[in-house]
Parts: sequence; structure tokens; C-alpha cells
Amino acid sequence: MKTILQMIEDELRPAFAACGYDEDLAKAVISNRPDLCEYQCNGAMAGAKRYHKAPIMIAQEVAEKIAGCPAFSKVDAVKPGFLNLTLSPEFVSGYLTQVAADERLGVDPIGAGKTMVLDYGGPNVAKPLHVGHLRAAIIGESLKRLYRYTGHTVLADIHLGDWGLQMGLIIEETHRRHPELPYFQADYSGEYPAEAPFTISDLEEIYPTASARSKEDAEFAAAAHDATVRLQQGDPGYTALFAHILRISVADLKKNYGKLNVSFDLWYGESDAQKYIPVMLERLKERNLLHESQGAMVVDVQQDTDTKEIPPCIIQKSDGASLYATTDLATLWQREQDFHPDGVLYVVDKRQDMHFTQVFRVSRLAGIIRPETSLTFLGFGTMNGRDGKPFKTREGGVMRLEHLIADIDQAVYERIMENRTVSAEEAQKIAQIVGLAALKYGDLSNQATKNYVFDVDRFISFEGNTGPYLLYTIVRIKSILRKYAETTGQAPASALRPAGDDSEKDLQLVLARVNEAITGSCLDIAPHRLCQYLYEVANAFNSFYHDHRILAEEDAERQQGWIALLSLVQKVMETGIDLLGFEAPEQM
RNA sequence: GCGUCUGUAGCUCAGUGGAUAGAGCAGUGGCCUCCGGAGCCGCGUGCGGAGGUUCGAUUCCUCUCAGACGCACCA
Repeated sequence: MKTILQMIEDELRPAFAACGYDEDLAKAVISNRPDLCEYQCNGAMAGAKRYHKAPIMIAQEVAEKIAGCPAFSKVDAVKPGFLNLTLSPEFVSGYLTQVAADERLGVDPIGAGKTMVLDYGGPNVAKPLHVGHLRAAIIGESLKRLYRYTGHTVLADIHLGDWGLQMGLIIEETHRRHPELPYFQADYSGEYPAEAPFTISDLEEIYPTASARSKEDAEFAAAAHDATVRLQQGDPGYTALFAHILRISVADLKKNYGKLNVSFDLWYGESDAQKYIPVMLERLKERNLLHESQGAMVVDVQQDTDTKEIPPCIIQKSDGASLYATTDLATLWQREQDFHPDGVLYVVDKRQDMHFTQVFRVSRLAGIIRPETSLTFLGFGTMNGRDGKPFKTREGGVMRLEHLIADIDQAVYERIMENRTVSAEEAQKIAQIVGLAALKYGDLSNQATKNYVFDVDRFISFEGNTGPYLLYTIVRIKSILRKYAETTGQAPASALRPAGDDSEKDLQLVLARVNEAITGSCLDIAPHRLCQYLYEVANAFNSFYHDHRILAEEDAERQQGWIALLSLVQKVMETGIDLLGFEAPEQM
């Protein structure tokens, strides 16, 4: 379905053409002077030079041409050369009736036939999720949903950190504690136990302990290194133990991501990429890209146009081991082989900008992905505390995600209990839903690429530009529609009526932008745009609500139009928050 | 040192080559015989600084100041 801007431009284009001007001048934008008009066209000023004509003249000519157009109730050519447009109420309500009838709110499936791989996880196994994982999860999940909604086939890959020294540390520490286990018996030939020798909480303790030990105990460090190598070489006992670690961690991660309403289609890890390293290296050699530098094998990625020095990408350490870039390149190889994606999007901390610059360049040089496949790095900023420094616990440590969520839920719970008389049990459930909305909206409403201040008190506030405010608005609408259905026994009408006053018109105009908002948010990889739009919808609705007595309205036709309007507001807002990754309760 | 990013109201953040740069919070003044007042309607000092391009710059370019981050064998 066309956007309202496209529909306006459809009217403008023939008018410009009929006056002898280029159609590319017929560009419509939202008015920046709502007191004067709803939409505007600045093409006359852009064309003034081209046609050696005063812009106001051009604007006037075009205005005369489109004045009779049913889409517009008012057309003005103003001062320098603005073309000010006011849409007719019938046009707007007619458009919205179509949007309301459309399954997808008029959003075109621009991604039909396109496959996107999203990489937004990156947690390490055997380590709890902490606030550092929060942004990737929240932003990535929203983008996944936006891409799906716009018709893309999306594969979300968690890309676990499950390889390298950390695994050796855990294995060696387990060895130290339980040397009698069969995993460590060289001559063991039986089945390894089905039950893991540790729980998730054991693992969460084992890793930091082992990490600390390796720094003090050189012998232990060497043993851990050796264990890593043996695991990578496929030692059966270590492989079995590794499988336990992975299984337990993944179960725990699924649970914790689940609490965030975040899910993945693929649970691949760095370990899964290992088998693609040889073939990937072969390609680098074939293309003569690999060369030795200071003992390491590297690929030069410097380009003539660079303003800064891009160091060579290290593919193999001087001891022959692979590292971060190697794994990422091998992973890209795997993705290309398995999915032939049209795009790969990484949602990762912006401090890794250089790494992805290097990896992308190597993959282009080596043809690891097709030239037409887009490689995008969405580097998100740091989550800071109120002091503007990276977010920490009161003790100065890294905040576990579970604790953060629990704190927020508790704070929301207390507010709910203050105001409403719902049962404590009910309040708990509602607090989780509202808490998640507060957390996610607090994050997503900021530009992803910028650092932002994480302020729980502000996010969970039920006033202002917050998640809870959006939810409150939805709950309020649900309540009205519920009452309407109860008292009249009627299903909501589907046809909207032309707006009868300003606040109704304003609300309708905001709703008419829904498909642009969703599509734009996706194309710009910018969930914060959707946040802002939904906030505008909520504000417009609350103003409308304040001015109209919906359930008391005696004119049945008018009332039905309003009910249809409310249903659409609800649909837009519920769809919107779903795309952001949270939901609204029935009451709060 | 080199490079990247950021700098908008007291605070937290949006925004745009165009007409008067917007929200929220905080402050303050109104609005409940009424569908959920967790709401609505008011009240204001601001684009770090200096040049340049342009009919027009907060937006683009250069310089400059401040902060964050990054500069090969961690991920």
C-alpha cells in the first residue's frame, strides 16, 4: 500500500508536469509548521534556479493545478515558495479505513525474497549474561522483528563465544577438582556419563576461579592452554565434557533471553565455525592475500582512500592458533554456504568497529560473501550510569542481567501496589510485563549508535516518554473497547469517519504515517524512530480522548467511527510495541 | 601522536539544507457530577566556538575546543 506521502506526490507530479516542470520537484514532506498546513512541498524553491523563475510563481502555478483535487481541502502558495497542503478529512479517513483493513497496516513487503542474517548475541558459555549483553539483545531482537514485518526472511544467530582459552580453563579446573572423572582418563573407552559433573551455578563459579588461578599459577595456565589445544584437536573426553558445558549453558541462556522476550533461530557458536577455517584459509591463499608479518599470518586491508591506518587483519597468530577475525570469517563462509544471505547485520558494541572493518574487507577481497550481499555493522554505544560512566553495580562490579531485571520488576511492582487494588500475584505478573517494557523502551528510544544514560527511575516512571506510558495508553483503549462491546454487544466497526475537529484530525494524521514509520525504522536500522512515532500516537490519542466522550456519544454513527478509530490506534500501538519486543497487559 | 564518534533547554534525549529547532523530567499555574487523573491544557533560557559553501546551515565543508572510544597476535 502506498504511504500517504506517496499518495500526495501522486497528485503533485502531474501538476508539476502540466506546468512544464520536472516531476522530481514534486516531493512532499510533513509540515514543519503545523499551524499553517499538514504537508508541504518545497519543490518550487528547488526549481527556481533551474527555470529562472521566482519560486512563488512556480508554487502558485502548481497550487492552481491541484486546488480542485479531492485529496486536499486547502492548498496555499506562500511567501518564498512553499506549497502548503491540508488534506481533506474524507481523504484521510478513507485512507485509514484501508490501512485498518490491511493485515500489515499498509506496510509493503519490501523484503520479500530477501534473506537477512542477524548476529546480535555473542554471550560466552559458562558465564552469566550481564548488562553488556543487554543492548545487543534488545536492539537485535527489535530489528529481527522489523525485518520480518517488512517481509524479509530473517535468521537470528546468537553466535556463542564457546571456543578458545575459556573452555580450556573450565576443563582444566574441573580436572583439578575431579581428576577421577572418565573425561580425563587417557585409556577410557566406555560411554561418557550422560549427566554433567556440574550445574550452571557451578560453571559460573568455576570460570572466574580458573581465570584467577591461571594468572597466579603458571603451571595451571599452561595446563589450561594444553587442554584448549586438546579440545580443539578433538580429544574425545574433552569433547564430551565440552558438550556438557555447552548444553547446560545454552539451556540457561535460553531461559534468560526468554525473560527478555529475545529468541534466536540459530544457536551456532564459534566452535561451529572451526570446520570452515581450512577452506576459508585455502581461499585466502588462492587469492594470494595471506602473508607473513612479524610471525603472524595476515591480510592487508589498507585502502588508498583511507584517512587512517587500518592495520592488517591477523588471521593466524604466530603460534598458529586462530582468533577472533578467523572465526568471524569462517562464520561468514558458513553463512554464505548455508543461507546465501542478501545481508548480514552485526549488532555489536561500537568499540569493535575496527574489527568489523577488517573482517568485511577481507571477506570482500577473498569473495567469502557475494559482492551484492550487504555487510552491516551496527555498533551500539555504551550503557552508562547516571554519572555518565559505564554502568556498574553499587559495589562497582558488573551487574548481572537477572539482577537488573529483578530490580526493575520489583520497583514496578511497588508502584502498581501503591495505586491499584489488584492481587499481589496479579501485580507480580503485570510488573514483569511493564518492567520489560520500561527496560526495552528506555534503551530503544535512544539512537542505538550513541552512548546513553541508563536511569531505572526514569525508565519505570509512568509519566512522560516511557514504555509504561505507552502501555498505559493501550490499556486505556482496551478498557474503553471492552466496555463498548459489553454495553452495545457490537463488534467494533471497521470504517473510520472523517474527522470532525482538530484533535481527531491530528490523531488520524498521525495514524496515517504508520507504514512510513515502520518501513523507515527498518530501512534506517533505527528502532528509536518507531519509539518516537508510537509516542506521538499515544500523545495524539490522549489528547483526542480528553476532548471526546466516546462511550457517552449519542450519535451512533459518529460513535462507531470513533470506535473504529480506537481499534486502529490499538492495532498500531500493539503492532508497534511488538516490533520493539514487548507487549501490553490487560490492565495495570 | 594518529583516527573514529559525540557535543542541541538545568537534566535526559529527539530533529531538519528551508518559514517560529521540538519532547520528557525537574519547576510552576489550571482541569475530576465525566469512558482509567499513570491523563489533559498552559508558562522558557538552547544548536560547544570560528570561518566557508548556499537564495537559505543547527544540518554540508574546513579549522578549533571538550568528552568518549579505538589504534595487529584478547573477544
